[in-house]
Amino acid sequence: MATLKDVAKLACVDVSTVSRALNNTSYVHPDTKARIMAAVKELSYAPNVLAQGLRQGKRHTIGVVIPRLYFTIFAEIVQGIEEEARKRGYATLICNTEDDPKIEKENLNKLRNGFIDGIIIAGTGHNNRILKDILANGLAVTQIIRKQEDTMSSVTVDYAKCGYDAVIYLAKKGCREIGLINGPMNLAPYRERYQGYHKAMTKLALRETTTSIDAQSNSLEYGYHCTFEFLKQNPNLDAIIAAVDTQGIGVLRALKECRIQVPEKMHVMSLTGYTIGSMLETSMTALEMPAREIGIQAANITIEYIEAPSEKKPSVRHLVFNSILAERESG
Amino acid sequence: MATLKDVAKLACVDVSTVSRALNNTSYVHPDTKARIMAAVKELSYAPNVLAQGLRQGKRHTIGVVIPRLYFTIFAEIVQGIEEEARKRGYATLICNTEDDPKIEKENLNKLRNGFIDGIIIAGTGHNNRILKDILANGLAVTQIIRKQEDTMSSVTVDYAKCGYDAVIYLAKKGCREIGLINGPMNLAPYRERYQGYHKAMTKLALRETTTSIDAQSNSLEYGYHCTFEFLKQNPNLDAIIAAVDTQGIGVLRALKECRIQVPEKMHVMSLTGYTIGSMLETSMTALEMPAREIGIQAANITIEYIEAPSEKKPSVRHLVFNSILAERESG
DNA sequence: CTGAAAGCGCTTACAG
DNA sequence: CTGAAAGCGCTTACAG
Repeated sequence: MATLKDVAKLACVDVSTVSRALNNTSYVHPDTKARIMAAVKELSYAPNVLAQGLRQGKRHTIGVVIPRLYFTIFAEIVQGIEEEARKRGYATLICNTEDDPKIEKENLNKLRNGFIDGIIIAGTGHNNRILKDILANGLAVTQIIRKQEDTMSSVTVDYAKCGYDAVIYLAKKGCREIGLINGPMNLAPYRERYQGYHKAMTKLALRETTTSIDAQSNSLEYGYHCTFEFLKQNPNLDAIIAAVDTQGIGVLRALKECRIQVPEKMHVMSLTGYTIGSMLETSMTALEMPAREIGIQAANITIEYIEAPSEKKPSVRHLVFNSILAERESG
Repeated sequence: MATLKDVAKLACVDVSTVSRALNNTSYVHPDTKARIMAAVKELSYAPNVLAQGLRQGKRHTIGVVIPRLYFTIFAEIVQGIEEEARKRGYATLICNTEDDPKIEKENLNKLRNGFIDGIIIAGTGHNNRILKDILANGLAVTQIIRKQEDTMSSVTVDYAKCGYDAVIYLAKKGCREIGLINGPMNLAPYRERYQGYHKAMTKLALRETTTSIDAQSNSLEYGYHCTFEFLKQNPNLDAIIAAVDTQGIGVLRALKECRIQVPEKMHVMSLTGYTIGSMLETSMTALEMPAREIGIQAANITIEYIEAPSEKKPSVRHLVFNSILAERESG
């Protein structure tokens, strides 16, 4: 790999001049510049980002810390982050935590030391102290999907509204016994979905049906098992709301095995729609979140913070998106 | 952030001694070491990886270049890579190319300059010259899923066998008119699947049914549209093989809309099973590939290459996994 | 067993 | 308009 020095030698100038020419950081004589560019081309020189980063105290890299990619909305959000980050000259470093606070802590500690300028995280909530410390050290921290702390910027969705709207929608369809398959209540998205559900059910004076199976909740299997649990618990159930599509797919499978017709005997809807919803054998009614857009905005907020001079960093911002109802066959 | 210098000052030794103590690179007096460790702890010092990388010419980072994460088997493969890389002290940098050779080229050129020690790639095939150049420059390059070049290590699946086995399996079930929904033939996985399909169809003296719709092939929609195309083309069709699960889900949807019963009137199977296969309303028979394992092995091969001394780099290796038949309702 | 010095590849005041 | 020098935070021969 050619270095600045090699280019300088070939162009018969000092390395500092090459640096200036390449970064347009001060006027360089056109002839000199041409010579330099020719040398750059001949040696196919490209700057060493490590050296640049070390020198400038910036690495043009964002760390993305999420529970997992496989079969989650995070895969789509990450693509949005990636896309926007690349446009603005940033690389993206992805870490899966499997929602394990220990793995998350490890990742955070590794990232914070010189790897990155900022972090975008959907966290477990167990490492907020570290995150605040990272922020205090001058790095950018943006929360996505899960807002754990008011003191750090976030991009989320109005989950309570999702839960509320879903109940109202189903009630209008004539449903009276509406179950909610949810997830860990210590995570805002689940807690708030329940709050919305609870509010609507109370308003309509309906009886709640919820589960408390303890398991990896964002999964096909969880939706599947909860359905059987529900049917035992409340034989009159006429609607199931799943927090995420993955669960909803499991629900549809379980209902099929029980020969319960959707939507005739049971309405099903998801509060986190993916593209897959429209392609299922029974296409799924869902509140769809603008996942790619969430990623793009998170990248934007993060990069703006990074690039602001340290004396006037932008203040904390909380962006909240709304989901959009996609009415389909299941509900 | 504390630096080596800060630690050295606090412990009253030279920075070089601190470095040696921390890296166990030569004997340091126990007392000195204790003092150093105390200082490290007090300042919560952690090394700056950029400086380490610059100095050592290593960055303990692997670049992963893939078409996309969302709803593809790559999300699971990447988790395998991530997992293994983290275990061995490597970070992972993920780049989506959307199968666009231009984006791929951009990513490759960015990555090669100091960002990474090695690349794991499922490439478009249009930037093989760059890849070979990267390899020639001493970096590790490992191909996954798509083997484009014999001269670079690879981890793949025996796709031809998948295509062949699927046909034999369906023929045994009594199918005679078997269609194949595939993808771009310039990519090995699709080309070889077709070869296997072709071989089996020829052997059984059956008529081939294939599509040539030009579109983003690895998608729900592609499977959906191809199904309608197939039914027009060959009304006697009694089986559809989809190259990937995503397509297969689209197939099931299309068949449902046409009121064609699966598997009674039409067998459906996928050559790239995901976990979702078992949870569909009509669960899908599939050849499932060990995605996580593929990721782990790719990371292994890459890291071994990186860590080998430059005079004896391991020779090119081609790992080929076999898929496993999961028999379900659809076929 | 430990210190002083050089250097990885850059950028950026400081001169002129 | 351009060069010489310092320095980012480390590691590693070279002495002693």
